[in-house]
Amino acid sequence: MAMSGSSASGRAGRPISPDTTAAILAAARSLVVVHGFAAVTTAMIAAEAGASKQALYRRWTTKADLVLEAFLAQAQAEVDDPAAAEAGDDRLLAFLRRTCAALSTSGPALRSLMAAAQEDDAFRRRFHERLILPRRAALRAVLAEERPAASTEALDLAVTALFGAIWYRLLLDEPLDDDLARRLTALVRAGM
Amino acid sequence: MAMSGSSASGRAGRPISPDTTAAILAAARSLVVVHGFAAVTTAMIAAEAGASKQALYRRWTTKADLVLEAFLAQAQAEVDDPAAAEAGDDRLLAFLRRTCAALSTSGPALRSLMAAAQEDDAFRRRFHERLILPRRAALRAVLAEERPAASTEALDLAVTALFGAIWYRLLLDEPLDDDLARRLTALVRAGM
Amino acid sequence: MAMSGSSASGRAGRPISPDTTAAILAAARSLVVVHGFAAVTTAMIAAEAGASKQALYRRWTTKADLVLEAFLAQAQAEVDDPAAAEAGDDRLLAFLRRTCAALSTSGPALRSLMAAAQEDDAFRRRFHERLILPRRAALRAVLAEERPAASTEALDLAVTALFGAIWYRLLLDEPLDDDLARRLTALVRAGM
Amino acid sequence: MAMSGSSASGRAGRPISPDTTAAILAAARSLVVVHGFAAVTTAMIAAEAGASKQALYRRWTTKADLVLEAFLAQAQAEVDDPAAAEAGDDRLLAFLRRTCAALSTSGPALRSLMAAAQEDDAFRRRFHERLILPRRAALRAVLAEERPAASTEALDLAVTALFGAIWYRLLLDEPLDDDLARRLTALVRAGM
DNA sequence: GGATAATCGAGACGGTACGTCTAGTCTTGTC
DNA sequence: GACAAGACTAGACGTACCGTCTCGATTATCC
Repeated sequence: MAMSGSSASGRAGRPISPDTTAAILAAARSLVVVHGFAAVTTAMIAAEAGASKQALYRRWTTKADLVLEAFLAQAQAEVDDPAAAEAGDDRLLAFLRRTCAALSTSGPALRSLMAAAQEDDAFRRRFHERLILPRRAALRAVLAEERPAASTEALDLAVTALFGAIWYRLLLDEPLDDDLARRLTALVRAGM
Repeated sequence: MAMSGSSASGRAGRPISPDTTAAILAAARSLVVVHGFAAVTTAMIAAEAGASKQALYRRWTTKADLVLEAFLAQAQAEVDDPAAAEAGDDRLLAFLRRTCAALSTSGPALRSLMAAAQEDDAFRRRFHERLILPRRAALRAVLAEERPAASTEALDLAVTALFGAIWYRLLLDEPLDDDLARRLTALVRAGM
Repeated sequence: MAMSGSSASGRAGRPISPDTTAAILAAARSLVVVHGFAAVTTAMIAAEAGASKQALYRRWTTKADLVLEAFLAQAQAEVDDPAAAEAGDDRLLAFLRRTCAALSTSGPALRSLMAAAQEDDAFRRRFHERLILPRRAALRAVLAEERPAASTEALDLAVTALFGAIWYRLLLDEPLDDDLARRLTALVRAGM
Repeated sequence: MAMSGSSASGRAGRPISPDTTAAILAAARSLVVVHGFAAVTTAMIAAEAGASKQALYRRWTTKADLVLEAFLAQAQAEVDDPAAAEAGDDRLLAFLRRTCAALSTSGPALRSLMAAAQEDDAFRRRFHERLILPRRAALRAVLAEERPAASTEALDLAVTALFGAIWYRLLLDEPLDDDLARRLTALVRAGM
């Protein structure tokens, strides 16, 4: 074992407390789920987390940035279910169904984040990079498995059509049910 | 002849001035195009129009409501081009192309309106009714002409996939070019 | 009478409400008397007055500026007692006694204002002009009546010694009793 | 050098470093002279001294307390000049002149400390004990030498009038020149 | 034409969130 | 246990802007 002293961080001073970070994220999550993004203030999050506002702004640049991270892990975990890799299943359909199901809880928060992304370029880039692109890659992988011969462009177009339709209905408060997932699957499969 | 003046209204008092209405709409349009929705305040719109804030709120319930109307006519006119009904054309493709083209100017404003719809239920309903549904009906008509035998559900699904993909790319600041229009057209045609 | 139209004010728009002004001043006065200057926040004053913080900042540039005005009228009235002009009295002694007596209530606030004047040049000038100079003029008048032959410099020096001593004891939390007033009177009279 | 244990103190652990203490005091002095008390933060002092904030608060209870000590020695030394004890001089006048002269550099800091004393009782007591009382005793000694027969009350009153006038002018940003010192001397001598 | 009523521009109003700032404390790892 | 570094809580600050209300003036209909 090398590395005499000096842990990973290397930086001097009191390190950022993971407990505080976790408490803030949990507070943000629960408050936004209950009251909605716009009704939750940074002061409320800080109070609920037993933290100061400064602790928030030391970690994230803006309220939207914080809430994005608060919902990231959750959003991913609910869709990329490990148990979903069962052979023989219709993996594409299952993916879309889980996506729609996950949106019943985190949907309102994601709508607000998409809204925030419209007025703040810096946040839009983070939102794109940390939420949109990973989700897109996950769906692409499912599609690529199903259609090994499909071109890059064809896969991208299918992803755009599928997520586009889902976001469109989410943002317009129209139902995201299993039927939609089934029909979208059929449409895209036929179109590829 | 009696009935000295008395136009249709019948109400006493000074009537709403159409000039003021037009000035407000024009001011809102130009300011939002230049600075973006969030950076424009109701006070700025009033000042630019030479009007008072009260004049705005006498006509519309919220800033979003006003900006919605400011962009409605423009949005429709640019897409539903009368000269577009030339026989023999690929009308679906032309419709999508004009839609994408129109979004290069009014796109930012529409993004902001979609954002506003996420935090305000009352506005979301107006937005749905006055912008989303008419556009949807227009696209549906084009599709129905092309596929007279298609079922209602099939048409709706195609509309959702097409507008969904376009909104998705618009909201994420990804390019809306002719190529996208062509590929989407192909995908949906194959999938119906 | 001339004056075609246009009443006195001339300015358009809703005028500043004297009621709101009065409510803010009263709230500031009572809160500062009870809790002390430092413990009172602008938000507390606004809430107590049933006003918004913006209403405060529209009228005064800073918390100290507001509290200064809140204590001005009171400070003057308590000292420049109309009944004090009784002939035959020792007017100088009476003036100093009333000054000391008035400081038992408004003293803490004035100490805080003097403190605020140390860190804010703009406020120091206002404090000087609106509180210090008027008080100085009042004391000077009393002295001038007693010593009609005294030179300007002699009067100014006496005023400085008298108010200097009183402020010095006030700021250091030392008692301001009748005895002090009597002794100061004697010292200055002998010294002129 | 050996000397395992420590010298006199007896306490275990690393002793407080006098170098750090001196560096902090010097940093506080120079920063406050340049930027003023309010504009200097504890973090700035620590950084300038190459110390940590904890090193400050290990030695003094508050920022004001630290700055008080930073200016104490200087303030005393400048006034209680050993060379001033020359016989035959007007010692009272010389004392007041040196006092006024010293305030041209340390005056702003002392004003801020007097201000801090208004909002913090604990500090006001320290300020009184460590700065005000010693100065008062020094002036009293000069007066007592001049007037051996004067009563305690008379001496105290003269001190109050002299320092009162000086502080009054200092706090109100009015000039503290030799002329003032001369006139005050005359006033008090005549009044005793 | 005189009374009534609603509009007009201007701008103050209450309410409320934001992000910043600082004081003084606590927690690291090092010496 | 002091040290430098820096995260921590607590909470005030001043700004911003929404949608409403008030003011005096104007412009219409109704009688």
